[in-house]
Amino acid sequence: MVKPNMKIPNVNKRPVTVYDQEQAERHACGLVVVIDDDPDILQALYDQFHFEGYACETHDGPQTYIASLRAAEPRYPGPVCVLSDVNMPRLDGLALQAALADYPEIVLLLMSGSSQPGQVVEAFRAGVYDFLLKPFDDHQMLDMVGRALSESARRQQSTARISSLLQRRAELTERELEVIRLVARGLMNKEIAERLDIALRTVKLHRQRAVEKLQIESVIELGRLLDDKVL
Amino acid sequence: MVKPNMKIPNVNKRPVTVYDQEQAERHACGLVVVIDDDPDILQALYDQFHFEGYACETHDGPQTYIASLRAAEPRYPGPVCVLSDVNMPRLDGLALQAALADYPEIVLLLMSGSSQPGQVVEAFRAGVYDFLLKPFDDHQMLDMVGRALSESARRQQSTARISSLLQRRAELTERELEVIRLVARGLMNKEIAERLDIALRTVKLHRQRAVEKLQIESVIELGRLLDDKVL
DNA sequence: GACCGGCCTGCCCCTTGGGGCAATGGAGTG
DNA sequence: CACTCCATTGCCCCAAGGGGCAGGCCGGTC
Repeated sequence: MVKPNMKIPNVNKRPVTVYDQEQAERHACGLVVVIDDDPDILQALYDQFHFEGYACETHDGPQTYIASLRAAEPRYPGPVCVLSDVNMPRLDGLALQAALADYPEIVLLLMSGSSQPGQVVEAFRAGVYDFLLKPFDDHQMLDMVGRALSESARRQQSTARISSLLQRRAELTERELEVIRLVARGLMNKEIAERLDIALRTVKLHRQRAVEKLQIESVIELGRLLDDKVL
Repeated sequence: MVKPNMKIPNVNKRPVTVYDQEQAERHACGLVVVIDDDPDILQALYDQFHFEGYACETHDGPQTYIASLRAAEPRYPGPVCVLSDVNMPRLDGLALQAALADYPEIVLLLMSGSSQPGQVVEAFRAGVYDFLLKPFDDHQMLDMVGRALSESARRQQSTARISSLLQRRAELTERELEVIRLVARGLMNKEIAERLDIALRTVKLHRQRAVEKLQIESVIELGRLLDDKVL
């Protein structure tokens, strides 16, 4: 369970061990939530993740975790993945998956000892990141958690960017939005003026306001905004 | 097996039955390749797909299909999906999946009667589009095939677009590429001139040539090219 | 009624982008 | 050597983008 070539340069409150460039990203600040009804497994996994430098949280069932998610106001700031057993009394992994749909930045990993193929298929269809079949070896599991956390980080960045853009877009006037959309589609000011039946100067005005509200400096970013459904 | 509310307005050589706007897209010209070692299943599926208006091709094992893929010079022009059993003698579905990696526009659906969870997980990791567990009902299967074919169409369009762009990009001079990349990153001509230490007029020239070779009319498309790794 | 924010416009000026014309120079090729 | 392709540049002109300044119109609010 313990990596042989481990070096821990610094141990803080949220220790981050960087012993390999290849795995540096994996260790950069992440939370692993483990859910299993077997206390021994829970403890073992907790120790392992803690040792690896991740933050770790354990639950004996999906309910308590989901409840804590809904209660916690300031969520964990870094990337998060959930590693949960599928077969548990009361609420199973698939239901957990449904509950996590509200938190797109949380990446789900399911694990199972004796799983029906149907469960696996359903899990993948519902977008599970990966599925661990017991028994699995530590290396495989850690690798998977690492990838899940960087996926979570990607999603966080993406949603943060989008929400920031949406927020700025909200400041736009109806007219400004209308104009800037046409700009984003590649029309010239003159064409926009004709299409909206307003003066060229007006188009320039709205465009100028929109661009400064959106904090854009190049037309090229406008195309991206359009692609990202922000406009 | 036969849809009850089926109406067939026209039957040509490649019959396309459109009986519902919602499913019109599904029927628009697609090939379903069925692979199974059970001749009865093969026949039944063939009949069904043929009746549904799809082109259909059957193989009793992956080998013959892969061979025909490599041999056939002019590939089937429309969207293609492969519906294959997983457990077959000699070559199994997972090996087929690996072989299909060379044909990214071909969407793979696997089906299985008695599948190990491990197989399912591996298949999804390797990017299988979906997995059908026998016994399945026709409706589910047809729906899945429909989605697989539109996915295939999407991929075809995407790769066609990219390859067309790459082809046009190949006509660019080294210098033109260099300039247009900076343009795509939002730099002004003047800045580019300074950075490359050439005259403004030269930048304009290269830019002009590049844009006409790439058949671009708006700067915005340049951003997309950059995002698509074409530049 | 005063005030404000959003929309609309004209005038004017400067900066950029686009592009024709002409010309130079180097490298590679028949 | 002649020819072609590519890179480079200067001069000049026009069109489009950016933006300051000033003013008009309108609906809602204090």
